[in-house]
Amino acid sequence: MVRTRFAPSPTGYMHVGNLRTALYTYLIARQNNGKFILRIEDTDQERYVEGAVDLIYRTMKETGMDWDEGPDIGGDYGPYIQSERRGIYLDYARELVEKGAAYYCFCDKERLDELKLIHSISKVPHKYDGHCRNLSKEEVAEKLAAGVPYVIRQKIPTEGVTTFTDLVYGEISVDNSELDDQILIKTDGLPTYNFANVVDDHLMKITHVVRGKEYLSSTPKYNLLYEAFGWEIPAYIHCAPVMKDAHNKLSKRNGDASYEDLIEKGYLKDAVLNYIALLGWAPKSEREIFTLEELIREFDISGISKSPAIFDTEKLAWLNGEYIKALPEETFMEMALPYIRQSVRRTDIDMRALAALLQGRVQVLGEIPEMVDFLDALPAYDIDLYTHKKMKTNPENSLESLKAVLPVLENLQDWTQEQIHTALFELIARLDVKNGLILWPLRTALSGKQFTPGGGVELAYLLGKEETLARIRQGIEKLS
RNA sequence: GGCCCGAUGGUCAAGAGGUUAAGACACCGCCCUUUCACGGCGGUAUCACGGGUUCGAUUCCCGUUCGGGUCACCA
Repeated sequence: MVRTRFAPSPTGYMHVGNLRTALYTYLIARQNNGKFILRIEDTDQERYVEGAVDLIYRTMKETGMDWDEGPDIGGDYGPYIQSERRGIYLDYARELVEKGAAYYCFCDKERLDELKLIHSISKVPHKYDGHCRNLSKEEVAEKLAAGVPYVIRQKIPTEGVTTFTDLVYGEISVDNSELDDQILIKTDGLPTYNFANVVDDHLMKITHVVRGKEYLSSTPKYNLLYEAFGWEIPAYIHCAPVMKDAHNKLSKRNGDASYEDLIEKGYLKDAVLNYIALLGWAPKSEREIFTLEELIREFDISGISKSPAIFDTEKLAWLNGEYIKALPEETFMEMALPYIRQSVRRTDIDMRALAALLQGRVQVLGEIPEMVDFLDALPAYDIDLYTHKKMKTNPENSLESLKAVLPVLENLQDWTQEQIHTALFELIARLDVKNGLILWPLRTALSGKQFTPGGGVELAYLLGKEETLARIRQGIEKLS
């Protein structure tokens, strides 16, 4: 039975890299009919952020990554919040001491700092010097009885090589002499992440550990722990980071977009998830658009990339546009409405027609207010806008066109798109000119913009007869 | 600095000892068109460098360079 876990620290927000790790972890569990577990790693009280746990729940639920065991729903291997497990680690650490794979260390902070200083001055890699490594049982008992503060350290073999296999990076070997006697239990009696992680993963029967590549170099130490306990080592899947550019990781600290930020900007959750899946993983086929269900089927660990991937907003935007186009009209209208309202106060506009125009050309919902603001009020514009080489228009012939259009529209009874279209094309036929010569100036006069969500006919319809005529008159005045 | 990992177009990336080195985004051009967009068609552009191994390496090996990670009583 495959069991995977997503184990975030509640330190604030869901950044994109985190979300991707969660996704891959989720996918691996689901495609193997395994279990997906959510565990909160809050052993560091210093960094705990209020509300962060809720944010994790909310994001996971919103994106559809449901978990089978977790703090809120329980499970057979709880508790699922590390701070609630505080009682269990010390015994395991003592077991390791018994087995000779760990030891009590009574070195105080001063001595350690001094050691670190010496190492840094002499440019030697910093490692604990093993001062307490070989204390006798009696010495240890004495200090313990005297209440001297202590930590428990892992006793790394002085010789040999530790080798393990990562499903992404392959076989990796490290000399044990490179490894530090890391602290397992802190002075406060709580485990370090390094220790809690190993114990919890084992107790929760985790079979596949998916995590960031930054843990790759501490993995040998974990494996030594597993071996000392006689526990089975899980499969490892280390993921290269998501980057902002060639040198910097994507992070909130740099002001980079988090999941919530992207949603707020008007990206669809499915599109974000889909894009993130593609960042650092390549499907077998050439398809790129997948629902979560489809990702479960298509995902394959062998497609995970070894090198970091730069987050590309342009491609996300494109993908988002594809998702928007695929939306049912009704759904899109509901989504678009709040954005339209941000800049359009008028209530007499045919929102259905407007939404239909928008759906085909919006990539990110956040673009909408700026696209439609002209409906409320004609922006100030330069008459250069009337010049278009392909349409062969210029301010002079535009003036003529608008003058010709005005009476035609004034006499129009039914203000429907069909009627407007018919009337204008009759005019075009009567004058024997190119469509653009009439329609380009019209669109410009109606919008004052270079780009609009529709052509002259659509805009006239949306604006209504009165406003349309008023804007044409304004255009005529401006060009005269 | 020690150790670990990585390197295919601007970006995401497939690929394999012999290929015209896929595809997508972006970019450019053309077509369509009532602008932009959409759609259709086409195009520019990539194997970091140097040595090997081999009949043949972008692919395998070794170095170099560059990049990333790690070296906490943080996770």
